[in-house]
Amino acid sequence: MQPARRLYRRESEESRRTALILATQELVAEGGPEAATVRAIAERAGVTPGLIRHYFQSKDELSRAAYRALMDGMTAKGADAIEGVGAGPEERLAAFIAASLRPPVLDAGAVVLWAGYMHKVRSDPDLMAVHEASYLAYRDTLQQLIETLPRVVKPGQTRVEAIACNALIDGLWVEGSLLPGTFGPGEVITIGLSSISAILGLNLLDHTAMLPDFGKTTP
Amino acid sequence: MQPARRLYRRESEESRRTALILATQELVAEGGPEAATVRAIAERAGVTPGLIRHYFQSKDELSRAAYRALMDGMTAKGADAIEGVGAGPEERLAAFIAASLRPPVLDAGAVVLWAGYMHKVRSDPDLMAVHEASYLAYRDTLQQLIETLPRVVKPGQTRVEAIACNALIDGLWVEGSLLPGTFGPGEVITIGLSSISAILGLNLLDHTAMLPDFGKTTP
DNA sequence: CCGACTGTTATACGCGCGTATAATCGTGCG
DNA sequence: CGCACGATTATACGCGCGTATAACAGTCGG
Repeated sequence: MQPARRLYRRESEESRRTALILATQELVAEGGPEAATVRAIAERAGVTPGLIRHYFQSKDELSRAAYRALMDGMTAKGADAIEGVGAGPEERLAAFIAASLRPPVLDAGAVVLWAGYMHKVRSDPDLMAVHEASYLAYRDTLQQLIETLPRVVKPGQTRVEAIACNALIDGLWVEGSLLPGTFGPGEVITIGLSSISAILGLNLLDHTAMLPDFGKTTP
Repeated sequence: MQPARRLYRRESEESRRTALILATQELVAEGGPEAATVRAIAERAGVTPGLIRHYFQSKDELSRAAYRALMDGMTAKGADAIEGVGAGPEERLAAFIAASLRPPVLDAGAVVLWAGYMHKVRSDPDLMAVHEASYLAYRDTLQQLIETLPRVVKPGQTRVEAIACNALIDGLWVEGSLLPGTFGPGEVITIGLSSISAILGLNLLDHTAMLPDFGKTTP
């Protein structure tokens, strides 16, 4: 007697692709790149391995799509953070910074996922372009927020400041995600805001009244 | 007729172990974790695959050793940088920072290597301990350098400052290594020194006369 | 309601992986 | 000088990988 053939439902191309991409991201985040095999991805997405090749020319193409989705998602979350907030320049900048240093952006899985793709980014010009575009877009948003601040600046100053603030946020993002027990709740945000305040010569901690999950941990 | 058996020389346990560890690091740096197979490692180290199991219980143990060596090497380079420099607190701090933002520490291979081990660090308590110790050692050196600066500080202030400076250096290290074309020569060091100056409330750029490969790019 | 289209599953292939173990030979010691 | 020890090589095994392809079945227009 033959075992019953697996039942299935047809679904849209988009939902299949996103399910496969999501499964890939989850597996890389949990177990590193080598855990994201076609069989594991298919199982997580609720399909059989062969279907991956129906929607992606190769596993590598699926990997690239997953990386693109990761980067797009992270920049989108940054843009969201300054969407629903007031018009004050300091307030908007503080909200943008805080959003990058709080879950779901501040997350060990996200860091592992990002790190897992790093060598592919270096070796694949296509992914390198995605990385560079994403990095520069984030930095550019940061720079525009900085330029709206009520200050007098020298030419070229805001570019350097944006690079520094970006690096500071990146570093806090990595260490805050990897060693969460080393910092108190909200401490990473506080450190980010105070340090960037020092770099820019202002005080962002006075503009955090509206931030979620914040206030109880600030002095 | 049989092909000739490969000739070989006996070598010390230490030289074999370091050769295997170095080969592993190089391969991960060049092609990511999946490029460091036992066969590729053995070839790079000039031995046959079986020998790996003679010196390491498993490939995983070799991987752990390679990660430990990476972290030890990076902290050692930081310590070296403040070894041969003068006694001025600002000068020593500036030398320490600059050393982390210049080759061989600022290097794409090093970043890819570091990133390639990230998920193992998360899942292996032994490696997590190595990471945490290495991170805290670096941060502690930074904090001690900051505490010798001629300033009046509030209690707990230097810890927060060390965390921020560490994060800033980490972020500049990653982006400066991954996108070297985006920054001018020495610009990463300049940005690091000026930003940390702002965080600490002093001017480190006046204490960089002795730094190698520096001076021509500062304003 | 039925047939064709195609999304989906099932199965197989070859390769390279980490590992295990036996054969070999360089070398230091008596 | 020779012999025994063990560092090193050689070979093989089984598994899981990515991929290719044929068989099947859900679905939709007529």
